[in-house]
Order: sequence, then structure tokens, then C-alpha cells
Amino acid sequence: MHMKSSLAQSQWPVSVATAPACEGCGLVERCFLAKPLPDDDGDCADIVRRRYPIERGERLYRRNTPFTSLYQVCSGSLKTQRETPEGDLVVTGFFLPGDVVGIDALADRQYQSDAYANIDTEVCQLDFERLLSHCAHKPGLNAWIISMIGSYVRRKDSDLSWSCSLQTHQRVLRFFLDLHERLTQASHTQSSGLSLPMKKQDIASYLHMTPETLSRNLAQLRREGLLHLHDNRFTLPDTTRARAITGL
Amino acid sequence: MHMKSSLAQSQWPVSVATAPACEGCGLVERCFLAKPLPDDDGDCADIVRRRYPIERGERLYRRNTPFTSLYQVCSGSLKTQRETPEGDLVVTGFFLPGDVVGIDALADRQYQSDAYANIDTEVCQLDFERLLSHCAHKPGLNAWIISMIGSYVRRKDSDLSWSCSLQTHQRVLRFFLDLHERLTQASHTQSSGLSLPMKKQDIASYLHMTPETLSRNLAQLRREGLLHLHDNRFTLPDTTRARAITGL
DNA sequence: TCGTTTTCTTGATCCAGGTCTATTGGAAGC
DNA sequence: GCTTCCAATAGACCTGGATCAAGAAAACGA
Repeated sequence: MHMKSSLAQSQWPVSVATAPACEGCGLVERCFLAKPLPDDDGDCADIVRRRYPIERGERLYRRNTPFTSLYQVCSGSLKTQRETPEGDLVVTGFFLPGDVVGIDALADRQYQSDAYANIDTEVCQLDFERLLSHCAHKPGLNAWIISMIGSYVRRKDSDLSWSCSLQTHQRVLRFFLDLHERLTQASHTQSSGLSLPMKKQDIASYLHMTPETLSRNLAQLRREGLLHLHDNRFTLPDTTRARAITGL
Repeated sequence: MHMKSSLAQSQWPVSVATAPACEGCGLVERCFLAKPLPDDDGDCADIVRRRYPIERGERLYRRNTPFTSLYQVCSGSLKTQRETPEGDLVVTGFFLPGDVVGIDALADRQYQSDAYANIDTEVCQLDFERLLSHCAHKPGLNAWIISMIGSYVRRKDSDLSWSCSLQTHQRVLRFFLDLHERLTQASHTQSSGLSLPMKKQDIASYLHMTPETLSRNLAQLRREGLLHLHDNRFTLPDTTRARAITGL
């Protein structure tokens, strides 16, 4: 660990993975800095702006603005949404710790959606041009990018395959199963249930149903003992049965 | 153009972009060989197996087999499909000349779907490992990969945003508008209509509706003068109105 | 050419989920 | 405290598209 000096005016901190800002982050397995650059000597530090805070409701980027950076979520949660021609908003994705946001902008270098923080959130901003320019002499970095994009593609593909074909109660259940899985792998804490980091109407929008339908289905799932949900905390008492119902 | 010799037993032809197999291909703008390697000296030739033919109904790769190659369509058309837990098949994508197939396998190095030829088809097979290994000294290649994946992501994202929220007749119309655009940019020929390279039941599956519903909607669109479709050839007489209806 | 098979089309019925309305609950502001 | 506002529930109704059933038309092999 050389170079711990911080240039006060610099937007990009120059210190590396184990620097103060990374302490207590909790993201190890999927972190951009930890994985492809385990023994980084500091020359990649200009890529990243670490633990950049976004408060609840704040916008991270806007649709149709030039693409400059990808963002990896450290804590909290983001959503992306876009507007239909009729003028109403549709939520296109939820992003949890470890997830990378902004990948939809790769094609034409313009963000394709608006990104908002669902709750108070921290992200690591990754300058994409600098990221690419480091690939040549950091083979692990290229692999990290490919696999990161790969995960995004896989998610979109699987979303697409069930978002329409399943019934509403199956979609709801599947959403909670997925969320449960992603939240536990991110934080490892299995306390008294997990907290639901987004609003119900956003869930409804994401699942292509009305808030009323979501509400009815939640009530039904509670009645059947498949989901506990109270005060924005939830547990899945019977994941085996839930999986069977959703077809997993 | 050096090195036009062909090693008879070699699976991988050693000649380059303008070699015999590429003559009359027609793909220029989006071709893997033409774009990132315009002045290639032949050292990338081990990446590609050019114009590999697949006949109608034949399978290119199978789900849950190890990922080795990406395939760029030269001529013809492919579909990818997967099986639902209930056992019925869902078409997840159509691929036309210029499109790259197999991207969904990047995440866990296993193909996520079955790929079949809709009609007699030619593809260029790209060995992925060799492709990556050439990235370090071919900056244009890395950019090509990123932008290729980017296009795929954009397509999936936009599919996801309309596949559920639109009514069936809008989805059908949008499908034909999209197909028209992709086919004309690929071939530049605007003869007496474009030929429809896939079966109607596959279109129905892809659009998340029953063949019956598709058929009814096609009849309706014909009646309204928005679509001509006969003998697997189609034209869109009024794209302006069609776009307005689908919200574009 | 024919007969067989598969794909496509049309009509009649039914139900999941959207729409509309009203009510309840909870958080922010004064 | 009370009010305001928006999110969340619940009931009554309605419609788009699935389902079921049957017929027409291609595609295919002999």
C-alpha cells in the first residue's frame, strides 16, 4: 500500500481497495476492486470514485444523457425506469449491493433509463473509458467486465422468459424468492427477516401489474403462509413450496 | 492478401476477410472480420470458421452444453428457445444476418437456450477464448465485442419494456416494424416485399401470445391496411401510422 | 398426382387481471 | 393535537386474450 496521499481537489481518490473509504463495505465477492485487482498497485485508482452517496429519491443519471460511468452498488438499492409513449413510468430494474448499473447504455453511449435511489445508497462510480484502457495490461479486468455484463444479460433473459408467461401470483412469489436470494448473498445477515428496499407500486410496475393486483396477491400469499411481510420486512417461510409454485 | 493456402484437415480456415468464402457475403457494416480488423494480417484467422452452413431445422447448439463459440449470422435466420418448467417451448429470440448468437452464455459459460435454424442458414463461428486472447493487442476488437454485447443488451431491454405492457395487436405490429428495419439494413434489397424467415407459431411464442391470437391480429392488421402478408412475403404500407400505433 | 401431416385460420366461450371507486392507514407539515 | 397527502387495501364490474373445438390450407413424402 503505497500512495495513500489524497489530492484534495481531485474528483477521483487515488488510494486503493483497502483504503479508508472501503472499510466496512462488506462487498467482497463481487466488488470491482477486490476481484480483478487483488494485488493492485494503485495505478487503477483513477478509474473509481468510491462510496459515492445518493440519498433516497435522488437521481443518479438521466435518460438520454451521455454515458460516462458504470456504477456498482455498495449499499442500499437503486431502480431504473423509463417512460412509455403514453407518458407513464415503468420500472425496468432493481439493483442491490454488488449489482452494476448503467450497462444498458453500452450500445449507443447514452443512458437508456433514469436511475433513482430507492433508499439511501452508496455506489462506486467506474469511469468506463479508463476502465477499458486498463484492460490491455490487466487481463483479469477484461474478464470481470465480460462476466459482469454476462450476469446482466442472464438476468434480463430470465426476466423476459417469466415476466409475461407466468400468472400474477407466480410473478410476485418469484420476485420475492429472487430478492431474498440476492439480498442474502449480498449481506450474509439472516436476521429477523429482510427489509424490502423499494415501494410496492414500483414492484407492481416492474412486474407488469397494477398496485391493486399486487396487493391482492400479497394478501393471498400471506393467507397461504408463503410470505410474511410486515413493516417492510419480509421472510419466506416455505421456499420449497414457493419454488415449486413458481416453477424453479 | 497473403496466405490464401487452405489446410485441408484444419477446422479453422487460415485465410482472411476477403478470402473466397467471404465473397458474395454481403455483410459489410456489421461483419466481425470487416469492422475491427480492416487491415488484418491473418493472425486472427484462427478465431473464425467462416460460412458454416446449418440447414433448416438443424440445431446449432444445445442448452446446458459448454460455451465455446459465438456465432455471427451471415445469411438466413436462427431462433433460440428454451423450455418452461411445464415443458412447453418458448422462443426467446430471432437472429438475422449480422446478429451474434450465444451471448446469453457469457455469464456461466453454458448455453442458456437451444439455437435452431429457421431456414437454411450460414454462420461464422467465433472461438471465444481466442477472441479474448487477441483483445490485448487489437484494441478495435475489444470495442467490437463490447458494442456487440451492448446491442444485444439494448435489444433485450427494449423487448422487455414492450413485451408485456402493449396489447397484442401492438406487439404484432411492432414485431413486423422491427423485422422490416433489421432485414432492410442487413440486405439493402427492397424488392417485392421481404420474406418472413420464421414460422407463425414461433412468432406467437416469441410475442407471448397464442397462434390463434396472432392469426386474428394479422387478419385485423390486413383489414386495416397496415400490413400486407402473403406467401411468407410482407410489406408495411403505412409505417408512419404503424409506428404511431405501437408508440414509436 | 395423391394422401398424410403439419400449420394456419375462424368461431364460441370463459376467466384472469385491469379499471373504477371507495376506504383505510401512515408519514410529513403546521 | 389536527390536517393533508399519498400509499395500500378491498369490492364490483368489464374486457382482452386464452382456451376449446373444428375446419381450411399449405408443406411434405411417396
